[in-house]
Amino acid sequence: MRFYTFNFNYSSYFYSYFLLIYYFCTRIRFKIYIHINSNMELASKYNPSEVEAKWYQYWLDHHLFSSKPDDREPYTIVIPPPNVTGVLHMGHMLNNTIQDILIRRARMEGKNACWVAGTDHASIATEAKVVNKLAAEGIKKNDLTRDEFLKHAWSWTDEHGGIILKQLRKLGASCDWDRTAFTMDEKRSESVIKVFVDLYNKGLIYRGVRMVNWDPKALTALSDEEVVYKEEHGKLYYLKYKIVGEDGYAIVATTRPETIMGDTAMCINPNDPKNHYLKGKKVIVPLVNRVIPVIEDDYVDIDFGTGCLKVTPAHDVNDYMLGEKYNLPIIDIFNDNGTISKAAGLYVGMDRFEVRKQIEKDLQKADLLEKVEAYTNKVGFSERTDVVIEPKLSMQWFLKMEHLSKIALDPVMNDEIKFYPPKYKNTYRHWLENIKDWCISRQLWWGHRIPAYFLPEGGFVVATSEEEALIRAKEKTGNQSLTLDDLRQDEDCLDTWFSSWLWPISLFDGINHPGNKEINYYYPTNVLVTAPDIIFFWVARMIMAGYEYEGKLPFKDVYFTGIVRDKQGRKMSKSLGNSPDPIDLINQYGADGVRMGMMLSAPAGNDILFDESLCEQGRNFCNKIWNAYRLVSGWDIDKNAEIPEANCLAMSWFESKQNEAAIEIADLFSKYRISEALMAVYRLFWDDFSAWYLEIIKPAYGSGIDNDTRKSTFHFFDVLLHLLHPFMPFITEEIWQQMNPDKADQSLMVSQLSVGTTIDNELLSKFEVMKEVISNIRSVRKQKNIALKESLELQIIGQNSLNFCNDIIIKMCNISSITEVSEKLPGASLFMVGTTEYAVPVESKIDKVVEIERIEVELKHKEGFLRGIQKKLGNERFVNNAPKDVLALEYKKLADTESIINSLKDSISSLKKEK
RNA sequence: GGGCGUUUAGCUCAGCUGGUUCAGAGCAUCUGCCUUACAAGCAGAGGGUCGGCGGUUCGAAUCCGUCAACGCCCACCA
Repeated sequence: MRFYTFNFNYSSYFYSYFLLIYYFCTRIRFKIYIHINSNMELASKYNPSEVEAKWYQYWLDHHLFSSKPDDREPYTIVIPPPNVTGVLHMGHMLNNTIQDILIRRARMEGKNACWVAGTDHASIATEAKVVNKLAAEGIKKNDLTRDEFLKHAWSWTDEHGGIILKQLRKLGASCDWDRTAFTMDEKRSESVIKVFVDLYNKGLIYRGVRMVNWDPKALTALSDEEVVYKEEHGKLYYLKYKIVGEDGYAIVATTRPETIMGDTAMCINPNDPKNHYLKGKKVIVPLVNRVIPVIEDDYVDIDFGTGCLKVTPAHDVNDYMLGEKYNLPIIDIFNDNGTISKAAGLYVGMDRFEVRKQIEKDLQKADLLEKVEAYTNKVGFSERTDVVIEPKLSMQWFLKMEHLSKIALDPVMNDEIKFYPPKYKNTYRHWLENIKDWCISRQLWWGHRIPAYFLPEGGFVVATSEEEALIRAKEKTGNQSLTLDDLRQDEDCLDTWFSSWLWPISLFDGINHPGNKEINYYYPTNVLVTAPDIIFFWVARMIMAGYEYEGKLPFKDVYFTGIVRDKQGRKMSKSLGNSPDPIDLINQYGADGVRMGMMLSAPAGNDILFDESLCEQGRNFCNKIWNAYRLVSGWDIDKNAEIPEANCLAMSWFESKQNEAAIEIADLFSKYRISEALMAVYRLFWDDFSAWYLEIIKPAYGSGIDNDTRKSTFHFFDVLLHLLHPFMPFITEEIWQQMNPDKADQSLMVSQLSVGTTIDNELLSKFEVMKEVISNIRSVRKQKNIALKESLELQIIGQNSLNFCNDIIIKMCNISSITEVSEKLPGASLFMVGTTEYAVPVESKIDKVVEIERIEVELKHKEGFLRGIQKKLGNERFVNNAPKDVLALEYKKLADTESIINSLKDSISSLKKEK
């Protein structure tokens, strides 16, 4: 211990300041001196930053993360690949902490644990980033050739790619980095193309013009899953369509007046009496002045608006359906970027939302706008670019889903693949049962280019390579003089998820080399840990691909994590700016602390409300572990010392306690109740080990410890480190290494978790009684303000059933002696009445009247309880209907309660006698 | 509009096939303590009509019905 001294310039100003500070320091007991070194040579605060980098490097250097097929049982997890150019956010943090816990636990259970890392090329997201970056440099994507653009994209990827994987290392992720894959690397690309060709050959992939979700910013089609619907407060416009040859108007309500240029019909419900007068008529589109027919279809909702629907087949899915049914012309009034096209005739070149504002004014001017109402409806936005989706007719590639959804449904419904929590089974089923064909083509360059090659005379062939395509082309056309130059590969690339859905297979190269050693060994993987928002994008599709290409499930279990939210329940996101930087948190609390903070409130499937104070709790726990280690590591062995009785008892108690906890923890792990497992370890370490076991066995200051106690304690600590390691890998490794100087080049992370099975239940419950007694004695001390320093004499009135732990009580409560007496002797400082579970220690100087009152309250409560039991047992229907064991229990309760009541009554009379 | 889920202590959540491991845990709070491992700590204490109502049952936090609040997913009502 060292004191810091300060030199002050005693000017009056500073001096008064000093006094003030001094005053506060004393008030809040701020320690002006700090510990530099204890006599144990370890700082009293655990310092994670020093430790973490060291051990991560050690694990890497010793190749402890890497896995190869061998005789052991495999345990495989494939990482949900983060976007290659992304940075770590709280969702990753949660998700990867869970995976690391599971994989480390499996590794310590002796399994061949393999956690495969990798990144996703994230077609649309990455392309958008590259386009933005180029735009900032004044380069337009359109001015570049495909190859030039891809060059930029690759250099962007090389620059930013892998940052996130580096960040995962700070978290302690024990991925086999040698296996790190990328959805666009050679093997994965080859797999994707092979699968495309295969599905095409099976007739599951087709090309056609369909109404798709068009992203006018990214200029590409999207799948239905990439559209997010948000509530928008807009307007409902009532437009006047003049009836041809009459004076009247038909009124149409629409949210999108700008689409009138694409109107090719008006539709009413044939059963709508109020619009009967429109039957067979023609109307004039406002401003455009096009004459369109009034058609009838019961699709139209009579009660919405006026019951008249404007039909714009090019820009609405339902209108398109009507257009097909009634053979209406299709006028596409939008360019790809959402501006008005020439076909519209009006407002050409203007943005769609500008036109909406303008057309409102123009309609008003022309007196063709009946009224405008406020209206709230759901509008689809692009998940990636956040612009309003435009339904658009275009030529795209689709994957038929009927067969694939069929093979993916049953395994989940019958729990061949288990969902945690199971509530997502419903969601899953609903989606699969209503699935539509998957639009897999994207008008993007960053991705797997569709392996279709167009022929000069029309038509196309699909092949895994240009060479193969040429052969196919020659076959198909009979034209042997075709060359590669005659073939034109489709410009589109594939949806990102078309590569992700193969992930568990392609990581082990199962598509390119079916039945290879790796895929046979590692597949199916054990568990997928992912967020529920990609259940359709990814989970369902992996299951499809798993059955289609490996003939079996891709993973046995799916653990759905919650979504990380802030304290107000808002989803943590970059745009809201409410997400702490995980790396900052790690720097502040240590990786172990943050991991624990995440896990403390992360039950499966429930959203987690992240609160930084949880990391603080994690950090505090690290410190607790650290200090427990400081204690035991500082012990000197006293060779002559015998094992104290108290230690024997504590040791056999803790052994049972630890075994019991270990079994519970294993059970919780098997159910993926990871935060509960952590809590169980936490309590075992903090309450049982530190607060009870260590306090009982720790030798008095200055004295050594007997060899046996020390040995057992180190053993217990070792088991605790094993239990803790999956959650807190760094601090446990640090301590384990310090405790095992003889095990050079070894590591806790690969050492086996072995737990005993002995559980002495009788001892456990006796110990609980003892704890209660000790707690009661402390309570008396507290109530009576008797400092622990003051040694007390304890008299037991009647038989002392806690004889077996006298030593412990003496030590923990600073008791000078325990004597058994028939009635209270004068001079005792403390006595106890009753000697069973209900022992109550009473300090001699206290007010007996108060104590009697206290016991009487309890007596009353017990008597009420007794009446309840008696009433129950007096009820014939209960006695006749209740199962035997319940009945027996009830009788036991009766007997126990009666005995307690007697004991309480004795206490009262003995107190009264005393008075 | 359809479907699913949640509601238990101030906060976050356990509580399985109804019955003493049923009213729990952690955190927070309050009160003492700088007690030679740890003030990032120790010891003690106080918090709940299990969302409301009704039903089934000898017995309900637990099963059923209903209402309310919140959340999520899906859906083509302009």
